[in-house]
Amino acid sequence: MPDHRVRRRNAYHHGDLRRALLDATLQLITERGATGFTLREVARRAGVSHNAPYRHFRSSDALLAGVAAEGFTALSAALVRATAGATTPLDAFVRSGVAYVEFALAHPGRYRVMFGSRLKKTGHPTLEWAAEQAFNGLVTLIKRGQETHVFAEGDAHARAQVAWSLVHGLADLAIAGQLAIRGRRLRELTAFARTVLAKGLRG
Amino acid sequence: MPDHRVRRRNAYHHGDLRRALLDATLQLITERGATGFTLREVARRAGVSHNAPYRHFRSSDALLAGVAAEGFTALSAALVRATAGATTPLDAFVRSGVAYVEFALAHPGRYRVMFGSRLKKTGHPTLEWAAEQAFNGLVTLIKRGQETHVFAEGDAHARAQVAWSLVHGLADLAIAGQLAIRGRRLRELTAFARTVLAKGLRG
DNA sequence: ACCTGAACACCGTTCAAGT
DNA sequence: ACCTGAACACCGTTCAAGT
Repeated sequence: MPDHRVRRRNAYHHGDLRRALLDATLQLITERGATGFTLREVARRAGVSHNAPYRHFRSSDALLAGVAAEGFTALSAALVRATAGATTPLDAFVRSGVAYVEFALAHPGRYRVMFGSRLKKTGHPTLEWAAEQAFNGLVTLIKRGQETHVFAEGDAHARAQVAWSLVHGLADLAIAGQLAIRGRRLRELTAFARTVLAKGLRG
Repeated sequence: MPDHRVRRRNAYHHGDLRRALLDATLQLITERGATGFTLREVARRAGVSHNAPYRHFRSSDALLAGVAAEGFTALSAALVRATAGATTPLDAFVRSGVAYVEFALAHPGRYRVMFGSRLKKTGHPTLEWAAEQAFNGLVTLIKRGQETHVFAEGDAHARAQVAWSLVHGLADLAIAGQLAIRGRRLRELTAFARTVLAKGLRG
């Protein structure tokens, strides 16, 4: 007697189509950039018909939002790794900034999807939550600096927003090609920027 | 439903179709955002067939590059206006930062086109030149601050890049909805950010 | 439950043809 | 010289139908 379950799996089930779609989207974005994404091409790469994705995502944007959410989780992890070896709160502050810009430049397509205007954050709670987690890590860094008197007292949230804006600006301008530098020189500029900011935040 | 089409003056001449296309593109982007642009909709609004634009622009991207170039010129003008009434180099520095973010938030679609990944700067020399002009204004501000000993000596270009990154980051995160603030509170955050940075840049 | 093919209303771009 | 209509190869999304 033939195993209908396996046959049916091959005929109808993809194993984990949701995961396959997220992976194919990330791969496509990596190859062609944030604007090179199309739902139909993703379906082709996943080996399913062009409307099969709708079983797992409400729309093309929902799929992108899924990739963006996982991007924020990956970014958070990268920042945690970068600060793990830091000797002082100031060192952690500088290192996390450099790691942030490096993450963006290593995955420019994904980064642009994360902050692209295409995604209205409202309506994608998972994405919103993941972005908040990443930001909270930065707030913690600022608070740690304040506790050890490296930074002056005051609204940690506002200071974290300023610090975030600085590295996001560096990353986004670099991706746009406006800074005309990459690699080592960009890392140096980021470390310099972060040091200047730390000095401005001193008590 | 409003009819956006413009009545043609006669069968062949539009007067200045190039200008009409740039205007229609800006209007469309203002209404629907940077991603809402399509060449065919622009042609419809200009009252010409969907391929008439190719007489004036090599591609859809070339039209967007034209709008972006004019955007950089408008941004430069806004920054000049903002610093005109400044009392000190430090005041000028803070004012230009606030004006920068206000420009971006007043024209989010246009701003995103100016820095969007869709435009490779190479191949659009007019755009490249206009962007450079805007940046040069900022370098001048930094140098003026150094001459009057408000800022420490050192690479003015790098310092301008850091200052630019800060306001670009604030503007872009605000447009993305990540800062969750707008208007007066965003202006205050920008002024605060710029003041913190100025302190960091002090001698 | 999950996936498909056909269909609809769009795109950007090209090209021969019209004035 | 400037513009048009038709055509091509794409899109995202919807829907009835198949297993």
